[in-house]
Amino acid sequence: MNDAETNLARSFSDDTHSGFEFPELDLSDEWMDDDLVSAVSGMNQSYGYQTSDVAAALFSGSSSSFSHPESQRTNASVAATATASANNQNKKEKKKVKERVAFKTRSEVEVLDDGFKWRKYGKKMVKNSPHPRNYYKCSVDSCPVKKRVERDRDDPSFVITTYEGSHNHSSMN
DNA sequence: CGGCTTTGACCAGCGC
DNA sequence: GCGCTGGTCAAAGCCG
Repeated sequence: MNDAETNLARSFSDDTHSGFEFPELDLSDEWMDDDLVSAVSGMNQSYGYQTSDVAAALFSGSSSSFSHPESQRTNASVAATATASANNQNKKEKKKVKERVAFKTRSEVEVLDDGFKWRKYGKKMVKNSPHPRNYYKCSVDSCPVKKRVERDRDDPSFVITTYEGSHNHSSMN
């Protein structure tokens, strides 16, 4: 386990789960079954998010190559995992798990500007967290990308963002 | 007036 | 089969 993974594991270890999982995101098996493409540690934080960098890197499928020079001086812990699961019916082929990317950012606000425009379509209280989870869709027509955003259960200063799918267009900046 | 958020309802999957 | 939980829909309201 590299530093990022260790960090991640520590961050997400939970009383109901042990190990490297995202208990609050219901990402357990399928998430881990697939290849853990990458765990990225380090990224700008505060409110000048450079999330677009991460997002772009991840969406382009080269998450493992994400290494921003700036990310050296970081205080945010960002972990990313991409699940490209087209066909892993080796196990039990759950649902259509597309491409999922989750990362945890230290931020006060949950709507990080990642270069895309999002339309909120739902909000839910989740069981293991006192904080609601918000659901967003990319507002670009015919773009299937969704994301959900929630705060870390025991460290509300962190925001967990999970992207699902990949954009069929470039960012709208 | 158009686009977005809000919010409750609805639905589907899963475990018991 | 039932209840719980997570995910989505859609009507209504808000805001620029």
